[in-house]
Amino acid sequence: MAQSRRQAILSAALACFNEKGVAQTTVDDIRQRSGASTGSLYHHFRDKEAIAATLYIEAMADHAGRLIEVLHALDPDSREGQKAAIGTIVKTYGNWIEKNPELARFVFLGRSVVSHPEDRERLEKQNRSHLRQLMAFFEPGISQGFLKELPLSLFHALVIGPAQDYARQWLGGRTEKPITAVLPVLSEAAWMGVGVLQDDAANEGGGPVPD
Amino acid sequence: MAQSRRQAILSAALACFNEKGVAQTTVDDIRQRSGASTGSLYHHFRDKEAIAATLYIEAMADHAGRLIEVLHALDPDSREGQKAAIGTIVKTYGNWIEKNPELARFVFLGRSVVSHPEDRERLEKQNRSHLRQLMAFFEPGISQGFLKELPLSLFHALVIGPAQDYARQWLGGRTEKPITAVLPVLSEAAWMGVGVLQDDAANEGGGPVPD
Amino acid sequence: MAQSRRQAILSAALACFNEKGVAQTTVDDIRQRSGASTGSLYHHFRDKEAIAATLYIEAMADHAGRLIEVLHALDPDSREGQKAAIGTIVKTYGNWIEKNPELARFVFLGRSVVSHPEDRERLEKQNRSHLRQLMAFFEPGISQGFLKELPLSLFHALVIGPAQDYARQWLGGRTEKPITAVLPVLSEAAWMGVGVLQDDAANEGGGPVPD
Amino acid sequence: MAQSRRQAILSAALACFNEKGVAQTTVDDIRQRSGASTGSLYHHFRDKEAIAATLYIEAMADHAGRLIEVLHALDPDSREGQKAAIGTIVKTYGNWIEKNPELARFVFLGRSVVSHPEDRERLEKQNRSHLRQLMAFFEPGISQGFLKELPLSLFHALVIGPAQDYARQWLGGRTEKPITAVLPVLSEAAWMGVGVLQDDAANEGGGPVPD
DNA sequence: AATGAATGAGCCTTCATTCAT
DNA sequence: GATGAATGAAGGCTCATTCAT
Repeated sequence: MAQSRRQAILSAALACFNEKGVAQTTVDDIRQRSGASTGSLYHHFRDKEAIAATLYIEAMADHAGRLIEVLHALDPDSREGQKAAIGTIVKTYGNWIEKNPELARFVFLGRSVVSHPEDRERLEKQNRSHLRQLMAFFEPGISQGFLKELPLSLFHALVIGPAQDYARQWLGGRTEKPITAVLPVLSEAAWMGVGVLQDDAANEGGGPVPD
Repeated sequence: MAQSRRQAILSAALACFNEKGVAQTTVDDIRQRSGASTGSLYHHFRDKEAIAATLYIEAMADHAGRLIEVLHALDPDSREGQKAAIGTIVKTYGNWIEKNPELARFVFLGRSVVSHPEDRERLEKQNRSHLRQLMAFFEPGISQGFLKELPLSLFHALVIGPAQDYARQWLGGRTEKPITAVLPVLSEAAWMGVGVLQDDAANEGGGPVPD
Repeated sequence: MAQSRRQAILSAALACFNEKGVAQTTVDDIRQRSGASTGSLYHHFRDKEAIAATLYIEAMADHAGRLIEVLHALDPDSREGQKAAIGTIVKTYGNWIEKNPELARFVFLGRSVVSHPEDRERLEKQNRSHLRQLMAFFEPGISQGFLKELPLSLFHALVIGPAQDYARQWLGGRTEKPITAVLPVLSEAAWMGVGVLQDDAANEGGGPVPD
Repeated sequence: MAQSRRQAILSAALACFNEKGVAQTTVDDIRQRSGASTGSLYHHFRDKEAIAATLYIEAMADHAGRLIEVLHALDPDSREGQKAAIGTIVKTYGNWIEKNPELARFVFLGRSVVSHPEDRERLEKQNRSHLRQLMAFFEPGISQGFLKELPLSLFHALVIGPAQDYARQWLGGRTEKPITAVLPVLSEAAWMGVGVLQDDAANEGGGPVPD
């Protein structure tokens, strides 16, 4: 039952953090909401910040794991595979957020919740590993001329930027239309941003993006 | 000199907020850095949150004002004017951030710093006003078929999304190339996302985006 | 093996107490250092204080036992026996400390670690018993004029005081020369303080001490 | 009034520390007894430990100051001056304790209350200064043969040891006779321990100490 | 005898805010 | 407008102890 107790703490903390912010959430808030005792809370987590860091790191890992998993089904050596991969990034991102809105909202509060060296280390290691796998997939696409050769940061901005902004709006209640409803548009925009269009590019513009 | 004291407080607070986060910044931090006394601080601002709200609202107003100002030079009734306006939004955004990195960093911490009803009211009124002016500019573009007819949130995501993501990376030190260096790409992507391409779209792809 | 576990706890506690002080030592410190589990710790001792009290009482008993044992070899009815006894007190004291520095250091932390009524009772009974035996030895010395007739507290101060002070300094690292090296001087001083000198002793004993 | 507030805190803390021990005294105990607010308490002192350190250091300074002051009236170059100085050390010590029993009791709790680097530094500097002045006084006594040439630690033990032990007993309620009543005996013992006796001093100084 | 997760009372400290000058 | 000492509510965290296994 230790695991469920730990989960209860994480869930309670997530709800509190999203309601009041990490700093404004007291350990007592989490304690009451989770039903755990103060001592139990500190038995499972180093301190309040460690709970936030755990939520952040596990959320990132969950999303990244999902993405890598889906990418495995695609062929990195074909134009179609590369284009599908770009779409997959956007869609996996959007789907994950729509399925985990609370976690997504929390992640958008900022990575500054991970400030303890130990946690930072873990997060960065995880990020590096994830990034390495992504880059391994797209390298063939670049060398074969399917993708523009762009700085990583710009590539990221063009692919994820629109979806991220939309997600922020949706999570903030500033739009009602779910992300999934706009994923085709966001995916297409991502491809337009980073893909190298073929000769008769006209075909591309309206081309379907495989889901 | 009261004004300069007020400014000193705002500057000190901005630096502190960016270094440690709003919640982690104590009034005493601001007091020490600004050189003001506790009493003086409370003479100029209602409380700590009011300082943050002031920074946020004034930053937003400054950026929005700049944007509206530049848009005034463009013709809302021509394709070129509409395209230039999209580019202008992106560029004004990027330029403002590069010129006001501290303020931008702070704004990215989140609008949740504005929670006092009085401040919220002021911010929302300001936002509505800004939005109204922007929409007034783009309505002709939509009705004349220069721009896709998109939900506002999606329009926002496609135009600002990439630039915002890039800016976050730049402010976070995750890329060294300044935003201004990638503005042409970001502008073009924005236009590809929301503009209606002409028949021979091929011309568009590499077409110059007026600065 | 229960006994060794008990000993392990006592040793670990002694080390912790000397390093951080009794109050600053947590039960967890002792648990970790001893390798015992929390439960086991509470199986062997009533509480943390009982561990400290046990160490204190057993240390006192060990020293007192040694002293009584050595005194048994001396003749209480001769001047030589009395003088040797005074020296023996000082030397047994010094030797014990040099052989049990950790225990000695702990005892010097103060008898206030024994505050539980049950422990206090045990300690006082033990002390009374010890004192009774000592006094039985020295009574003949006083009545036969070998020793000055002094209040017990003053007698104690003159005999043990110098050695105790030297021991504190040595245990505190404030002197390197071992106690055993200065025991002759300390013993002689003790005898000068409490013994009645022969011959022209009159000049010495009652000499005026300028104020 | 700031000074009296500070004094009130010190007095209250002293009483609490002696009643329950430093570790067992809560900040709230001191707050209630002193009448200060929590904030005021932390305005005047870094933390609870700083209060204890202040008491300790100021007590030591007070006693040392008194001693140095009295020594100034003596002649370091005569036998009488040296002998009087030894007596003065013992008597100043005893008088100070009898006049400041609470402070003395507290100091006997141990110097471990001074553990913060900043405080330690201050204490050690003060101790060094005090020691230097004392040694300056006794150097002539040693070089002119009025005092035995002893290691400093042994000198200290012989002079202060008996008085310290007596003081501990008196403060602990284990003897009723005030220290001042036994100061002549203690002073004489100190002189017997460290002074070089005249006349047939040869017999005394190098006399064998039976083991 | 041993284990170690769970408990929860309590403490130290911080910090936003007030107010007399 | 400015000052900074004083206030005290509130929160994060520790740690002795219990108890079911």
